[in-house]
Amino acid sequence: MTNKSNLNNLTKSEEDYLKALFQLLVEDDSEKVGNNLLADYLNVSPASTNNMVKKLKTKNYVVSEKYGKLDLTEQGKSIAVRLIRKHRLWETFLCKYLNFSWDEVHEVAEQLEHIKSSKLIDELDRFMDFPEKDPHGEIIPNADGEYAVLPKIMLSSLAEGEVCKLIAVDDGSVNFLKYVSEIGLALSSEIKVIEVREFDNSIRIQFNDTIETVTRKFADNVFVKKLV
Amino acid sequence: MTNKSNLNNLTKSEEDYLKALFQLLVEDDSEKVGNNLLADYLNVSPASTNNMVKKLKTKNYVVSEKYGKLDLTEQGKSIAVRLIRKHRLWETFLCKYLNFSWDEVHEVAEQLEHIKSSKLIDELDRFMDFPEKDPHGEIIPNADGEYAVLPKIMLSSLAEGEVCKLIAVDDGSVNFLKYVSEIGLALSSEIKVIEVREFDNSIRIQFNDTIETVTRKFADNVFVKKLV
DNA sequence: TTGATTTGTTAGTCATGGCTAACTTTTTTA
DNA sequence: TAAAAAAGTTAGCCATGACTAACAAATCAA
Ligand SMILES: [Mn+2]
Ligand SMILES: [Mn+2]
Ligand SMILES: [Mn+2]
Ligand SMILES: [Mn+2]
Repeated sequence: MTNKSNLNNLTKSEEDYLKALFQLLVEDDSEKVGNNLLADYLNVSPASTNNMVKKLKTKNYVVSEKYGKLDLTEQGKSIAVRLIRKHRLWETFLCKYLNFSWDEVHEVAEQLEHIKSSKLIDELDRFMDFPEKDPHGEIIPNADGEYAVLPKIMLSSLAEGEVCKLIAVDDGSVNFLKYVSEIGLALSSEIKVIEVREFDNSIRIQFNDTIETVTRKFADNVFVKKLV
Repeated sequence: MTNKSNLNNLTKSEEDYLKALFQLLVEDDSEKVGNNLLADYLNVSPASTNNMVKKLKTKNYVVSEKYGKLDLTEQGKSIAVRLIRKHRLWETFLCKYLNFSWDEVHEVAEQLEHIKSSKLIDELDRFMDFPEKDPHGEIIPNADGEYAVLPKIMLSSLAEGEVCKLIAVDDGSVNFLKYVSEIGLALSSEIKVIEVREFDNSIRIQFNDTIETVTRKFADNVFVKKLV
């Protein structure tokens, strides 16, 4: 049981690939994740991905057959979850203590998540009194590496007349997040779907006495829980 | 006045070299800093240093003549001071809020100092209410890049009978810092030099009703202000 | 089922930042 | 002042992680 995985000798790049693969596999639960999808997600060429995947396979973080789909080993998942834990804890810290808005935190957390010190992250967790969710509503994995996916559906999946609560947003785009705040939405907002327009998939929603029309693309990035 | 130096495109390595050069020039105020001294300080080969210095010269951070000594431009100094500010603010944060001891902070701060976000560091500064000194007693440069050297002398420079106050310690060695704490010394400790032994340069010191013998090497890393 | 398209792989190149070994210049010292 | 030593430089190599271009395999669609 000489668990050397604690020494964590991974480079920033290796970490980024593992986290991306995890996010595609588990969070977006794409049935099959191939080389090119991963390349796309990371904005690198398929050749770069192929190369890195080869390395991660010899290091036992990734498994796949030639020309086959990619999967993570338990070791690979564990690394990814730790990165997500760090990322979300830092985002929470930046918002709650350093006056960052939710659209500003992701970029900086992308850097901070690669800092190597388990004491740092566990103490940060303790300092904030073990927060459960990050500023975008996502669940923060705990120190034991337990990972839970928030049960959520896209706002775009609702039918006319349905009522829901905003529980999370995709944190990838600064512009999207600014947009969400600007129209007055936030975590916990109650939203009613007034109308679903078939023509362009836009939907009309009501919240806090406001009525807004949003696009399908927008609604795909807003995650909700149905009410009643 | 299109100040592009704010964009700060420097790599971690480039930053490390600039900070090291600044520390040799200004903090240790070595009269002349050459290629090999810098290489030694950074634990890299003279060839690597030569290479990097060449690059930093074309980028206008460093000046030197062929076979001559190295110096920083104003731009180079400014980068270095910002790194030192970040380093010391993070060390302070780790000590004051995250239960790190003063021997644990340096290594993590070496990583954190390279995080690129001026908002992050200025907000961290504000959050801690603009601390003036880091856990090792050194002055933290302010947001305007003003850098001040703490007026300090080495404990080893004192004569028998002299009394002083410990105001700073070298933060480079974990073992040294642990040693300092273990024998009961800390910032602000009052120390009296009881005896200076010519044979091996060891000195006998008294503080808090304790008497200890310390080596010259130890006393070189303890910085004090003479009292009375 | 076969041809087109998509997906994955390989080869070869580049930039960065390390290294060693060999060389040149400068400085020291005898 | 001339060796010797030290300091600085150069050439050539390596690993990492990007890239493009060319090719092979798998999948989709007619
Ligand atoms: Mn994020
Ligand atoms: Mn998030
Ligand atoms: Mn330090
Ligand atoms: Mn550093």
